[in-house]
Formats: sequence, structure tokens, C-alpha cells
Amino acid sequence: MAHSETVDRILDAAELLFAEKGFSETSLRMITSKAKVNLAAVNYHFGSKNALIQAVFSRFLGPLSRLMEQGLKEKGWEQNGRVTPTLEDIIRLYTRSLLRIPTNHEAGVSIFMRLMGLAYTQSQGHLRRYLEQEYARTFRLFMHFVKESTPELSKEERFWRIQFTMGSVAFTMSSIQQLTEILEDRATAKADPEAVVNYLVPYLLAGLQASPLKSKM
Amino acid sequence: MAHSETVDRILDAAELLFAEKGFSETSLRMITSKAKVNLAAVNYHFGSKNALIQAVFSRFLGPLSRLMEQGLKEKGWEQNGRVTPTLEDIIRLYTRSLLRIPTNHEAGVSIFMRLMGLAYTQSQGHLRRYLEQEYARTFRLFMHFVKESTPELSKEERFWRIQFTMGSVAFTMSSIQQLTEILEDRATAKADPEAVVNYLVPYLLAGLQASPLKSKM
DNA sequence: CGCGGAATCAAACGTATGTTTCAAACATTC
DNA sequence: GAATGTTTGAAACATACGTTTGATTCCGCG
Repeated sequence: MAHSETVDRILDAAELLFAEKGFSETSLRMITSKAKVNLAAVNYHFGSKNALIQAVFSRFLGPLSRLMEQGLKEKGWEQNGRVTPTLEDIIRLYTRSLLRIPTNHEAGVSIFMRLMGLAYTQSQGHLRRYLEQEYARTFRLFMHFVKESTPELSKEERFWRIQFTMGSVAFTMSSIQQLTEILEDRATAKADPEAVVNYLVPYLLAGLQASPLKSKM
Repeated sequence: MAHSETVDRILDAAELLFAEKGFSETSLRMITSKAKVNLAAVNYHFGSKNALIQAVFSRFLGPLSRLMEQGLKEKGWEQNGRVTPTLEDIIRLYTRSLLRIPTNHEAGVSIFMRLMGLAYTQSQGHLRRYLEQEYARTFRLFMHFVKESTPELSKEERFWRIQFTMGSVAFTMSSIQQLTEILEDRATAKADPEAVVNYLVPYLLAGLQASPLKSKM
């Protein structure tokens, strides 16, 4: 599958439609007609619909994981390095990377956030398997630094808090469009992912660093 | 649609399959064959697949909203009442209600949490409309008390934090099965929603009550 | 017993989906 | 400019879906 005009047009259309409707609810005919290409083009260039889904993710996850690792390198934060980042450092680095994914169309980065949310949420077995084997490295790096910077948590407590954190992020992302429709007075149209992230970060930090003792049953 | 053996069997099967695969990915044929009823039974008893989806939600959301309002009444917390609950009171009450939804099959309450997550996430327009008009009251009541007990937050900041909170809950509980498979050493089988809730509550409280100033860009 | 409405059943309906086919158009290379 | 390989195009394919049909069975009541 070489780089070509048609390939890009399909990816652009698929990206938007998947984010809007989900994977199963988006047909190849919707995609190809939006992209103004022939129906057979998807199977010709990608092989199958599932392969197209994976390609959509690769196109932005590649740059994303590169942004993240490059950010780590710039700060001099290496695994087993001398300087250890704080939890806020890590959260900031990763959310900032998210916001800086390069994007074609003006819909912007919230598309990718929605897609990430969907990837977690919709039970597309093939996608989960693909993402796990392809981006396991980036994910484990994140986990490593979270562990380093929250030594006071038990293994189990940390595990669940990371899950809660992922939940907040994925869930919020997956509904960012609908949410802003509710929040805003129909007047202002666009969601501002950067603003949402600025609300999100202190929330996540406080949750991750909360005293476990605060709980009383 | 009267109460009958067949109706219950369909609801039981649909509940499990929807939670496992999502709505679009679950066909009526899967449901009816798991329920051991005829294919036409769904359309006969419910009218359509969409109506079945709504019925699945009604069956547990009815009891849930009753549990919540009953809990409020027991404590003497009324809207515009004299005694105002703390944020922890509210969170505890609602999570406790969630845990006490009566359930048929042994899969337990995590099924419902997963369904709630899906309702938010999958773009089923009809479902969203149905839930909004049917359970708006219960939801607004929750919102009211959260607002009462977090007066220091701006309207917008509170809105987003509630979204993050819903995300943690819906997402985490929805994946409780898969997660515990990862966490535990394949030895212990079942997840314990109650234990997870005890991890969850302090996390949510800390997030909701975090100082907004903590954020620095 | 016999009737009548409710519930079940197998079968078919129309439609939409992902995928394949194969000829036509295009581009590239010698 | 003919030959070759790549990309498009319209059409068909097989399959799966939600829904409908009409016959058949079930069951309570007079």
C-alpha cells in the first residue's frame, strides 16, 4: 500500500466517520462516497475493513508515540535515568503530546481523542490486539514513570487508579463532541481540547495522589 | 408486552450479549439462540431491536433510580432540605445504590455498569433520547447535590469534573472483568465490584475536590 | 368439549454489508 | 509507441441482518 492520493482521501474520510459513528456503524460505502473514490478502492489499497481501521490508528499513533518518546528524551528522562520526573511532569508530557498530534482536517485533535476512546470502548478484538502489540512499548514506558512517581501506593491501589485515570480520559474523549454541544449554548460551535485538558490534569493528579486512608466504609 | 418466561429469557440473554459485544455487534439471532427462543419472539414481544435495547436498560435503571431516591429519603436529604450531605455522603450513597441493583444471573452488577458505559459511548441516538427523557429526574437530583457540596467550583469546572467522574465509573466498572483477568494470577476468578468501589471513592473525591489552582500551564 | 386469543415456529422478505471480479483507463518503462 | 504493471470502475457476489408473514400450537374459559 503505497502513499497515494486515494489512500489519503480514504483515511481522511474514514477517520471522521469512525469518530462520528463508531466502526460497525460506518460502512465502506459511506467512506468511499465521502472520499469520492470507488467502493473497491478500500479493499484494493488496504485489503479489508479491519485493516483500514488499523491504518487509521497507525496514522496518528505513530506520530503520537514518537512525540512522547521525543519529549522524554528532551527532558532527559530515561528509564533508570538519574533525573526522575514528577507525576505532574509525566501527565503534562503525555497530554501535551496528545494535543500536538499533526492533523489534516480542521476538525482537529478531538477526532483522535474520540478514536482512542472508541478503541478502548468498542470491543473490536482485532484492534485491541493490534494496538497492544504495536504500541506496548510506549504504554509500558508511561506505566514505568507513573510507578516511579507514586511509590507510596500499593501495587493494587496503583493499578486501579491508573484504570480510573484511563477511564476518565478515554470516556471524556469519546464524548467530547456531544458534551460540548450540551455545555455550550448552541452558539459557540467547537470544542476546545486544550481547555478540557487543563481541567483534566488537576483532576487526575489529585485522584492519583489521593490518600488511600481517606476512604472509610 | 406482558411479563412472561420468554420475555425474561430474552432480556437476560440480551443483557449479557450487549454488555459483551455492544449493540450493533449483537444480532437478534445471537440473542434468541442464547435465550433458546424463536427469532420472531423479539419483534413479537418488544416490537423492534431498538425497543429491546431500551427494555434492557429500563429493567435495571428502574430499580436503580428507586434505590437512589429511597436512600436520599432515608437520610432526610431532600432538595432544598435543611440537612445538606457532604460530597462523600453523596458519592457513597450513589455507589452503594449501584452495588445493590437486584440481579438475576451471577455475572452480577458489573454488567449494568458496562451497559451504562456503552450507553454513553456508542452513538445510539434513540437510546440517549430515551434515557434522557426517562431518567432526567434522577440524574438532575444527583447533579443538584454535587453542586451544593462543591460551591467553590466554577460552573464549567464542575461540569467537566462530573464528566471525568462519570468516565472513571462507567469505564472502570465496564471493564472490571477484563481487568481482573489481567490483575489476578488467573487463580482467583471473580472480580469484586465492592472492593473496586472502595478504591474508587477516594479517587473520585480527591479529583472532584482538587484545587483548580494546582494546574499550571 | 370447543372455541378464541395469545404465543410459537419455520420460512421468507427486502435490504445492507464486506468482498470479489474483470474489463477499462491510466501510468511507466524500454 | 507498444508493452507492462498499476489503479480505477461498474457490477455482481455471497452473506448477514432486522423484520414480516402465515400456519400451527398452546392454553384458559365458557
